[in-house]
Amino acid sequence: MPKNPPSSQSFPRPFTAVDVVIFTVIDDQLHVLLVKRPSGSGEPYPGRWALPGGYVDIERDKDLQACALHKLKEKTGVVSPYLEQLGSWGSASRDPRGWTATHVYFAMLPHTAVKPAPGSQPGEMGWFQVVDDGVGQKLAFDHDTILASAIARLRGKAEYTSLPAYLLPDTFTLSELQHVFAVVLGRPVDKSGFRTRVLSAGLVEEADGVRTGQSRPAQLYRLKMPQQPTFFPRTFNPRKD
Amino acid sequence: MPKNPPSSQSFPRPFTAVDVVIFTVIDDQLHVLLVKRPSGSGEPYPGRWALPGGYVDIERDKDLQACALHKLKEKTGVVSPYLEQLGSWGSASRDPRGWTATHVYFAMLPHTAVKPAPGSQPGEMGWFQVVDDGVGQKLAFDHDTILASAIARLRGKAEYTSLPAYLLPDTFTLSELQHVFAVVLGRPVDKSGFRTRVLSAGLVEEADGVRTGQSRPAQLYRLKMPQQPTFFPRTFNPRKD
DNA sequence: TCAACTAAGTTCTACTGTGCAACTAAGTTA
DNA sequence: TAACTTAGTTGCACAGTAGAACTTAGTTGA
Repeated sequence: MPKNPPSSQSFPRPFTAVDVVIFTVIDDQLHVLLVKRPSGSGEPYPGRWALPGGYVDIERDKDLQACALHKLKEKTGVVSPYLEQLGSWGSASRDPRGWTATHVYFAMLPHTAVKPAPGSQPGEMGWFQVVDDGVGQKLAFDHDTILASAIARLRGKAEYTSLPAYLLPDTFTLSELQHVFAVVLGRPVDKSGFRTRVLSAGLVEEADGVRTGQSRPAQLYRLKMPQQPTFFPRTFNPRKD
Repeated sequence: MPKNPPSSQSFPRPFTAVDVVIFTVIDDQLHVLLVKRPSGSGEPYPGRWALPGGYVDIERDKDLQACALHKLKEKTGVVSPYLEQLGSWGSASRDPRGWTATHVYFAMLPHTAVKPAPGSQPGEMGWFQVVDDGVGQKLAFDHDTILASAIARLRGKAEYTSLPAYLLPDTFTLSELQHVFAVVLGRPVDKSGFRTRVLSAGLVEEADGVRTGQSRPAQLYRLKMPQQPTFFPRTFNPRKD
């Protein structure tokens, strides 16, 4: 640790940034929000897609989470999403402008909650389908690595927590919940086992009303404790491959 | 995100630090390594105990993990421990010297691997027993919160991963492995269930030799994949409370 | 009007990994 | 050599899930 001459701390400091990996489900597929890098001179990775984020503003942002929430609201209009820390990436080489550390957050939204950002150009921002461990193209900075890490975290936690539930609106049917797990996991989920798993864990409670459609109406439910995900006592464990 | 005038980036930057929560087991109890804050003028929290860490040195540290490893080696002499990111804490108020973000790592060591740091005064550094969610005293900065988070992570992951295994030396008996789980979890662990859990997960392989003592010799084992913890298909689920 | 269709929700059986208790095995100690 | 101690095994119970088949409750179309 560099010794600090009293009251100075004048040694060089890295840049501090915050990025947000924002997941949603569109047309039964997992998607992630990306923004296009500006193409001004001196800008790194001009025109490339990147995770939404930017430098911490020490005047505006009182802490890292506030900074992440600000960026999320700026891009999606969403004010109270599910948000957790993913990790941080910092090195001398990841940004040509200098030693930079970014604090990465991880958000999950129902697509219905997203309002297109006012004053932003179409084409500057977009939802990209998640395929395997990325979006099928190289991103700016080390954002491929970060995105892959976020996808792995989401899929991993879907095996033993209720995390994918945050991709749904406030009320939903158990079939919809089952379906969003299947979308995240990339494989079918058994109906009967899933229902007892969810109900006996106390994850949800009945909401008023039913979802009507082409067949038997389905009971609506809501999360009993929306603040934090529920842990199941076992992972999924399908017999066949 | 503050607009960067091309080639300048002259806006104020937060401080960037790295701290390390280092766990070990001493005398059948979980311990954490703390260092005493210096008492020079201008130093925050003089004389208080804190997590080992310090500012990132952009000349010396090529990335965050290298910085964490450097601090770990500096304090313990250990060069290849189990190390994972815990999270990051950053705000305007957590350090009186200014807006600071710290990247916190989480290390686990066998106590036998620790060499007292050369050139450090005794009393400047110490192993503190973990009781409940801390060490029984207030620490510098927000290090109480960080430590509590690290303890929760360790105990939580001990329920469904092999994480506590990193508190043991390279070879160990299954009884020693069971015991270190019991120490971390703070409750007894069943022998038979634990053995089948560990063996059928392929966590360990037989090593040469046995541990002899006052009774029947015990087979030595080593981790089959020391690089990363193993996930078990279920959490522990003892019947009685 | 009602048979066909569809998706919701239930029931039954099997199976896996674990908890628990009792047991056997292999060494040391008095 | 009997008593003691800890390693390691065995047998049974049990909870939570997987899978398939079933019932229920609505819509749709001839």
